[in-house]
Amino acid sequence: MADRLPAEGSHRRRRPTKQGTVLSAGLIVETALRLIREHGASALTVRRLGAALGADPSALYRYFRNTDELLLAVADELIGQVWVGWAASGDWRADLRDLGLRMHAAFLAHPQAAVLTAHRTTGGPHETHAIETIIGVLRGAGFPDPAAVAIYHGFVDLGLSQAALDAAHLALPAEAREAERRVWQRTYTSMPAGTHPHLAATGTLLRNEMGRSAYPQLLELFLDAAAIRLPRKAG
Amino acid sequence: MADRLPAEGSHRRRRPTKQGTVLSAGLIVETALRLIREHGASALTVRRLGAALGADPSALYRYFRNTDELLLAVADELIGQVWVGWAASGDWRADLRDLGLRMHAAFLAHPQAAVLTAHRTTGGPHETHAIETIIGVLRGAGFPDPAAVAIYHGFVDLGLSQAALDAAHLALPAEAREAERRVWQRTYTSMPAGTHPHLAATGTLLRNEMGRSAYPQLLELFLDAAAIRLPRKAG
DNA sequence: ACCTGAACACCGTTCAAGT
DNA sequence: ACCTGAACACCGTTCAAGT
Repeated sequence: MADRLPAEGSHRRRRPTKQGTVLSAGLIVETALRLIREHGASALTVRRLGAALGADPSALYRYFRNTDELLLAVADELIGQVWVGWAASGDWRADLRDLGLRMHAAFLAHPQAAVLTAHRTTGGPHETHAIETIIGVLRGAGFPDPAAVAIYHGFVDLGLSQAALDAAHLALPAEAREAERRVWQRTYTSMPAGTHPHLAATGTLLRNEMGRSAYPQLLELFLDAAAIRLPRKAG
Repeated sequence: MADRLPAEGSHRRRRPTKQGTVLSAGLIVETALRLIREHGASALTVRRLGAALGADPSALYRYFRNTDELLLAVADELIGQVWVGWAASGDWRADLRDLGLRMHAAFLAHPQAAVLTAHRTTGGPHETHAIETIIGVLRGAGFPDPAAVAIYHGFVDLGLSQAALDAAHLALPAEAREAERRVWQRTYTSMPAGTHPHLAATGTLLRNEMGRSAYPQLLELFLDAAAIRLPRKAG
């Protein structure tokens, strides 16, 4: 698919842009992440990215076929950040918990990019490493292959979908996020018991509950369920 | 906030547009949903919506402050579709399973709209009804209020986040979706055992597993965990 | 070989002018 | 009172022209 685009490690000589930048796929991805982080998802436009790099916007099309291909590279880079400084402990449950929370944290550190990428399959090197390692943790723990694969699916989709949900909230413009907060703080804490008895009875509890992520609770529950599928060790 | 915009049921007389349409918030929301459904999320632009309604794009700003406010109305409408034809059975577990699957189905029926709205708190009438009903099912089953509220949170966030994840995949342009399918069908089924032993061993299992949603599995597991928190009935 | 710049076909939103 | 139309400040992408 990408065969006429320069390979990642290509040592081809590149002419600097007018402003002196020597472009590369890696530099473009880094700059894209920084742009999103500093100015929000709406800042990721080819035109602004070109300006931030000191190059004409159209020069980027020599490195990525279109914005979707650039986005997949950003996605793989985000997946890569999950693994920085991680090492397996040998305890599958601790390892999965740690990886789940790291995945969530890495995506929430770049909420705007996470929203755009959490649901993508990149096929890239970091994604490949992630699958290999997680399946390895499960097989190493003694899960039979079909169970390992089913648990892998649930684990990754739970983590990614929750990361995307929480990231989407963080990525809202301040005004919209504040408006949603007010709904939980005010609207749903003052429903008349006549028409909405259950909301009236639990509004305050809801206000506290909905202010945090459901992920830690759901992850723990998932790990409990996975543990049940682990065969007892022989001998 | 929306105090200078016409109320939903306002009987104010409205002049038809040049092309004869009498605008209303409801008609605009319906048309927006249809537009997204027929031509994808990128079709939801003020300009195209205006054209579809037979009105000047700028006329819409008399009904919605901006596109975000329109989106929240679309979100509440989607939530409303979950409840069409639903009635409580009295069995909390069957009711939650049914509602979870309906939520997922309603959002997947409008994948492009779901991606844009699944993470929003609308504060609208359908959302209010949803919270009241779900909390009611849990309290009616005998869950103490703190448990009911925690379970509500996990249930709704699991359903919405999984709906958003699956919808985001369905909402991809055909070309991108096909490319991702190929990654699971080809790339990850042919990894060399030398560098990626675990992927090499489970590639075929993964190919089958990743083609379907993790949600039914996760929902069942969640309901199991919830059941454990239900106090035994006295007497 | 690679970057540039103009061009094309779009956006959301505002506001004075029309009816 | 409500809709219109022009205007403003943007988009992604292509492609012939420059170096």
